Amino acid sequence: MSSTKASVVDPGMTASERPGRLAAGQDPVKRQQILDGANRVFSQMGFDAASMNDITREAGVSKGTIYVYFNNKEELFIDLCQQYKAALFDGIYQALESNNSDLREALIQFGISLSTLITSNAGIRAQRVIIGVAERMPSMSSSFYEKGPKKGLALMRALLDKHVAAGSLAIEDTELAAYQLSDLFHSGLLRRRLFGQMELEPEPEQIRKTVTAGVDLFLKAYKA
Amino acid sequence: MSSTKASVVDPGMTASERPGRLAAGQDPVKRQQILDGANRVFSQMGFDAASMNDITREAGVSKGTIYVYFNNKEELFIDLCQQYKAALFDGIYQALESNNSDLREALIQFGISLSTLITSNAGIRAQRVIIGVAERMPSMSSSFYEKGPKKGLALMRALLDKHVAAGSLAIEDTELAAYQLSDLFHSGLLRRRLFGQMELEPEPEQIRKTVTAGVDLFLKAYKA
Amino acid sequence: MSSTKASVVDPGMTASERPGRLAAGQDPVKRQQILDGANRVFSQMGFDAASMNDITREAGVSKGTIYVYFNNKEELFIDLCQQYKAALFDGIYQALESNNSDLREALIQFGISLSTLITSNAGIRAQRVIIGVAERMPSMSSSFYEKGPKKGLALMRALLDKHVAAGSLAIEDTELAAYQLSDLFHSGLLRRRLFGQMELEPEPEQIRKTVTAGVDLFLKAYKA
Amino acid sequence: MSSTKASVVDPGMTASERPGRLAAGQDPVKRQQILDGANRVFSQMGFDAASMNDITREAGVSKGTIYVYFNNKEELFIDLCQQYKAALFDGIYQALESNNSDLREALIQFGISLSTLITSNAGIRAQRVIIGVAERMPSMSSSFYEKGPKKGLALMRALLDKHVAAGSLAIEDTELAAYQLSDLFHSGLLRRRLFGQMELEPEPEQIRKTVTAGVDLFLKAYKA
DNA sequence: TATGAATGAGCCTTCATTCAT
DNA sequence: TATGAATGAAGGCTCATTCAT
Repeated sequence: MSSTKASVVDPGMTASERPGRLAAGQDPVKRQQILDGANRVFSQMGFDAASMNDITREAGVSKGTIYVYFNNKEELFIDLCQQYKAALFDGIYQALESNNSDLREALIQFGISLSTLITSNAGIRAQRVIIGVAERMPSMSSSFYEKGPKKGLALMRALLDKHVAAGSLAIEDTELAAYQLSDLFHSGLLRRRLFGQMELEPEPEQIRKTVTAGVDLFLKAYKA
Repeated sequence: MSSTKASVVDPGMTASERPGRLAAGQDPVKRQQILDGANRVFSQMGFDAASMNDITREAGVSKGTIYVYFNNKEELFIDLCQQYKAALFDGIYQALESNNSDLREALIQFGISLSTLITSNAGIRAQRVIIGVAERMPSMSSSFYEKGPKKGLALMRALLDKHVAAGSLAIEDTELAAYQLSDLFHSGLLRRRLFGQMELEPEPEQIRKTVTAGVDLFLKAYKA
Repeated sequence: MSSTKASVVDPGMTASERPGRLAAGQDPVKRQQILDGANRVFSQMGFDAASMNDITREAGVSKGTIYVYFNNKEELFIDLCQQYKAALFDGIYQALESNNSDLREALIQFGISLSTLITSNAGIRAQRVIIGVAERMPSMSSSFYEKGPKKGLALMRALLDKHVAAGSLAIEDTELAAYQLSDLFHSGLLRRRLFGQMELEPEPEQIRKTVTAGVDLFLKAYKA
Repeated sequence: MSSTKASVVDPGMTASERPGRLAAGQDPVKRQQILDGANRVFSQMGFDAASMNDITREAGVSKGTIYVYFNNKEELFIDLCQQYKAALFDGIYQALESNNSDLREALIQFGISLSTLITSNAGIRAQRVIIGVAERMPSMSSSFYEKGPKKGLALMRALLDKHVAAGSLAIEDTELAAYQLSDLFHSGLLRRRLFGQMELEPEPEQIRKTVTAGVDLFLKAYKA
C-alpha cells in the first residue's frame, strides 16, 4: 500500500481500457478508482471537509458515476474505511499464528509488521480520519479497532498465556501485558506520527530498533 | 476541566453583569464564554461539521460578537486548541519537577496525572479533534504535541539520565526509554478510548493499576 | 382505457417476440409499450416530477430506445397527450351522431359515455396532468380541449338547434345551453374527482342518476 | 387580487424600507414578498418545475432568507396554497348568509362573486397548480376544495332546503341541485379557462349573463 | 458595542441526455 | 439496432461571514 494509492486490485489498465462492459456499479476497477480518489481526498481533508466534487476530480470519474457505485458520501466513506482495515490488518498475523518456537523472534516479527503498517503514511492517514469522526460515527471507529488492534491483542495474549502455562514467562495479568507489549512496539513512533511531529515514515531500521527494544524490555521484566 | 465545561476562568458573573465597559473584543469573560461554547460544539462535531450557529447558540453570544473576538472559524478553533493544551498540560509536571527522592513514586504520581487527563472525556475529545485536522493544520497538532507530550518526555528523560548517572538505572537510550515509559502509562487505555472502544472515563483505580504496572515493568527491566 | 394500462393496440405479443425487424423507431408495438409506461409514470407524478428512469423501468425498454422513438421527454409527453385525447374521446359521439329521434334518450346516452370517461381514473389523471402544464404548454391543453369537449359541444349545439328549429325546444342561446348541459352531465362528480375529494371512480348507477337529473332539469326548463 | 400580484397586505413600502427590525422569519411584509414571488413562479411553472432560484430572483430576496421564513419548498408551496384559498374564498359568502328574501337575486349575486374569482387569472392559476399536484399531495387539493367549493355548496343547499320547506321550490335531492347550480354559474367559462381556451379573464358582463342564465334555468325547472 | 437578518457560494444529490459497446 | 453506463448542469438546501440597526 503506497502512501498515495491504496489500490488493492491492479489489473494493469484503467477501467475504460478494459474490454467488455460491466453492469452499473459492478466494475471493480472503476470502483477501486473511485475508492482511490476518495482515499486521497478523505485522507487530506477528513470526512466533512472533503467534497464530492474533489473526489470526482481526484478519481477522474463523473459525479453521477460515483453515485452509481455508492449511495452517498457516507457509504463511500464507510466502504473506504473497510478497505483501510483490510489493507492494514489482513495477513499480518502470520508471525503469531505460525507455530513459532522462538517467542522473542515471533514477537519481533509481528511487531515490525504491525508498526510498519500503522506508522506508514497510509496507515496514519486512515487512523486520523477514523479518529476524527469517532465522536459522530462510533460504530466505524469501533469496528476499525476490533478488526485491527483487538485481534492482534487477542493473539498476543494467547501466546503469552501459553508461555505462562509452560513456565517460561511469569505474568499475572496477560491482558494488560499484551496491551503493554503492543504499545512498546511503536514507542515514540505512533503518537509523534499521529500528531504530525514526524513527517516521514520511519525507516525500517528505526522500526526494527524500536520493536526490538520493546520486546527485550518486556521479556526481561516478565521472564520467569 | 470537566467533560462538558472547559471553563478555566470563572469570575463569578457573566460578561453582561460585569461593571464598566470594555473595548470591542477585549472582555476576557465573554471571550471565555465563546471558547466554552466552541469547545462543546467542536468536541462533538469536529471542526468541519461544527457550525458557527451551533457555537452561537451554545455560547449564548451573538454571531457578530464572535467575529469581534475571533477573525473567523479557524482562528477560533486555533485559540481553542491553545486552551486545550493549557487545560491539559499546565501544572502536571510538578511530580517530576519537585525534587523527589523516590523515583518509583514520582513516576507513578506523574503517570497518574498524565493518564487521567489524556483519557478523560475532555482530553479524548481534544485529541480527536486535533488529530482529525492534523493533515490540514499540521502546525496546530504539532504545537499541541510539543506543549504536551514532548515536555513531559523531556522531563522524564532528564530524570532517567540523572538516575543512570547515579547508577541506579542501566539504560542505554534514555530517549527511547522515556517514550516507552510514557506509552506504558496508558497501556490499554488511550488507544481504546480514542477509537471509542471504551465509552466511559476509566476509573481512578484502573488508572492507578495501569500506571503502577507500567512503572514496575519499566523499573524491573531497567534497574541497574 | 383501464386505470393502469392505457394500451390501445394489443397485437398479442411483445415487441421482441415479433418476427422481422423494423427500422429504428418504427415498431408501433414498442412505441406503444413506451407510451404505456410513460402514461403510468406521468399520471402519478405529473410531467416534471416524472423521471425518464421511471419510464424506462415502467416501460421495460432501455433509455436509448426511448430516445429513438421520441426526441426528448417533452415530445414523449406531447405524444402521450395526443393518445389521451384519442382514448378519451374517440367514438363517444355516436349517440349524438346517429339519427336519434328521442332527444332525451340521446342526451342521456351521450352524457353517460362522456361522464364515465372524464371521471374515470385514467380520465382524471389525464386531465390533471394536462391542466398542470397548461400554463407552460398552452397548445397542448388547448388541443386537448378542442379534440374533446369542444367537439361534443358542437354536436350538442347542432342537435339543440335542430330541435329549436323544429319547435320542440325554446332556447335563445344554444351555445350557452350546450355548455350548461355539458356541465350538468357531471355535476358534483368532475370537480370533486379533480380535487381528490372523491377517491373512487363513481359507480355507473351514480353517473346515470346524475346525467338523468341533469338532462331532465335542462329539458324541463327549455321545453317549448 | 391582480393577476400578477396576490399581495394581501400592502403597507405601502417594501420590507427593507420599513423602520424597526423584526425577528428572523417574523416580518410579514418580507414574508408576503416571498409568497408573491413564489406565486408568480409556481403559477407559471407548477410546483415541480419551479426552482427555488427562480423564486429567489422573483421575490428579490436571497435564498437563505427564504429558508428562514419557510422550512422547505413544499412548505412554502403549502403556505401559498393556504393564501390562495383565503384570497379566493374569504368573504364571498355574504350574499348567501345575509338574510336575503329574494332567492333569485341572492343566487345571482353569489354566483357572480364566485365565478368572477374562480375564472380570474389568479384563480385559474391557483386551481391549475393545485390540480397539477393533486395526485401527489392529495391533502392539499382536498383542503382547497373543502375551504372553497364545499362551503359554498353547503350554504346553497341550506338555502334551497329552506325554500323547499317553504314550498317555493320543488326539489327532491337538494345536494345534487346545489352541485348543478354551482356548475351552471360558470358554464362555458371555467373549463375553457382551465384548459387555456379562453386567454383573457371573462368580462363582468359575460359573467353576469352566464350566471343569470344559469340561475334562471335552475329556477324555472325547480319552481314549485 | 452587540446583534442577528441577510447574503450567496458551495454543498450533496438527481436526472435528461449521449454514445461506446 | 438496442443498450445502459457515463456525463455534468442544475436542483434543494446550508452556513461562514457581513453590516445595518
